[in-house]
Amino acid sequence: MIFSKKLINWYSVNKRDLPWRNTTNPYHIWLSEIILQQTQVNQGLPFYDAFITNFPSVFDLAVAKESEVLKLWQGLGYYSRARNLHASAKYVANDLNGVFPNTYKDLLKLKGVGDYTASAIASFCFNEATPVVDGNVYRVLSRYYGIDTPINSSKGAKEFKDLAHELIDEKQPSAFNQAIMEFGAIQCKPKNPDCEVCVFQESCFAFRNNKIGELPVKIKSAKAKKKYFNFLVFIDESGNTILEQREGKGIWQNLFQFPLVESNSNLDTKGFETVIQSQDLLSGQDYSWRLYNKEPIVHKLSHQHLYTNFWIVNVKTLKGETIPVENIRDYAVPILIGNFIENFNF
DNA sequence: AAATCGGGGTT
DNA sequence: AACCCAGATTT
Repeated sequence: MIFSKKLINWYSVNKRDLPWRNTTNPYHIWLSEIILQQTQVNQGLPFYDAFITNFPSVFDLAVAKESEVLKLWQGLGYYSRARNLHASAKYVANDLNGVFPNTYKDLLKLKGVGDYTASAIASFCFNEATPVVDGNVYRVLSRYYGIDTPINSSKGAKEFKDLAHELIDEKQPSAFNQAIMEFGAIQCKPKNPDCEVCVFQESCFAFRNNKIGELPVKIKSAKAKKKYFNFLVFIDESGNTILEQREGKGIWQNLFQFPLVESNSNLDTKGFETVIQSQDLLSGQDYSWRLYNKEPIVHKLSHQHLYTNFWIVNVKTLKGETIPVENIRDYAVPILIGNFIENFNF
């Protein structure tokens, strides 16, 4: 039996029942695909439900404030997805009268929609035979065909995309694309794949040659750099604190945080005294401070390991823009801050 | 081509 | 600790 036929048969028996599989509404499919970028199904599911509930149509999303969208996205990570999602919703609602682009080529014009996502929407919603190549597809194809080109190289991207294009069932591209991803996600897993019950066992290169553990090949990325973050949690006698909105290019763009001082190493008491005395918003006032955490809280991101201290600083009055602590949960914050807020007794 | 952008889960 | 996830964008 040919590859696609066998795969789709496997899918019809083994597929999970997921909410975005019961619709071809491009708004819903688009939402699900953005949420699922570099995100496992179980992590994305509650966010998908929340977005459908809060923004039932692309118009509802378009008229929302970015702050609302970011708040709903809080905890999911890769926040440019939320900003691009919002910008694209405005584009579809305002420039396209709410009608979603219906071809791969036009879908690519949406911010945050790249090759994978355009292919997914075009095939799932509009039956266009555009192959999806996500992490699952790389793994399935590299093992089955014994391809050792690094999947995260330009050469690999083209090679696997071309192969997927040859394999796709032109008459049912949606089923083929979803099937190959689902097969990679729940059977041809990265570790301990279920080869003993695999319908491709006799014809799989990696299984026949005992190379399951060596495929796919991936170029290793650089190790994460250490950073030292000191958040200044100011509290005045009226129960106000200070949150600032992050700007610029780095992580957590447009999210809120306590005033941040980055240091070159973990600050001790003496080091913090130097920092706090340079805070001009204290301007001569009496203050007292304590370190919330005994050891730095290590927050691991893909490219940075953040060694974090929360310094609690009590003062009589705060100058500048303050917020009442009871409103602090209205702001979109990185989960590192969110966890602190949940655990700290303001 | 390489770096950046999160957070959670598995091994 | 290393690796992975329904990747996209910037450098």
